[in-house]
Amino acid sequence: MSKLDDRALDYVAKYFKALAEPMRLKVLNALQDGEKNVSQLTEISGSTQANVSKHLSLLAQYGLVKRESRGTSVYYSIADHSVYELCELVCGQIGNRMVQEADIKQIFSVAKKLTP
Amino acid sequence: MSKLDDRALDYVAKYFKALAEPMRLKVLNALQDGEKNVSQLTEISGSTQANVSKHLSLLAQYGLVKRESRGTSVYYSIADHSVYELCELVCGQIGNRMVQEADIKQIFSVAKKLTP
DNA sequence: TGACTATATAACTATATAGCAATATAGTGG
DNA sequence: CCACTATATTGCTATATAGTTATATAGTCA
Repeated sequence: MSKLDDRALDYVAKYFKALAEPMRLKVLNALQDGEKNVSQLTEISGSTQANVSKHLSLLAQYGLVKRESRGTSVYYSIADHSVYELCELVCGQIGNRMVQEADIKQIFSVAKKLTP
Repeated sequence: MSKLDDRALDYVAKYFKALAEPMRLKVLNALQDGEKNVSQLTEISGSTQANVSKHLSLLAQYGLVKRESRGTSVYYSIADHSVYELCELVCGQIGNRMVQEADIKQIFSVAKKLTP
């Protein structure tokens, strides 16, 4: 494979990596019903402000969220709703695969809330 | 958020993580035109047999590829083609975001080959 | 059986990063 | 200006894992 191919694969891989952390998925999930500031997301996520801020920075870097500062607060919102299509596909796949395991099926039913 | 939610997020995150490595994307890409054995994938990927085998094992664990041993060889194939829908969505998002940067646009045009 | 080939696994190193605590930066209102 | 609040950044530790080399396992054929 050529170098360009490898660079493209790197880029796509990094994008998936941005979605590959539970805390970031939690933040994206929390942003589904509209923009929220860092304090609100810190509260919702149950993590520290520093940690949430770092994750938001990464999500913004990959174009998954938009940043807008108003007053002393910074409000984040979903930049591209196709991220929920991604989650829907993944949940569908997991759901199909786990159809025999009742325990996991229950998890899946909750995961679907990511993509209402 | 409840424990179940967190477990679901963990699960979805792990799934994305399986797609978040260039070498694994390369393998999935190579499997697009049909099943291949480990030797072939080792050749195509330019990595070592041990490394490819490890990645294949992980991909199989997450239900992304199917494993079938025939004779002394083991043949892998795409288990669920919705993985290409995921790549298509990601490539589309990257393409939109990078529309101004000619350099990245070129990468993107190659990345699209992942989802013909 | 033994020699050979294909694949998987184990042990290891190096690297990346999630999370935390402390600090810095920036905006607001007195 | 200062005090206060909100967010970002820095330095750190612990953990996960990609890749390598060496070895183990399993199937085939003489």
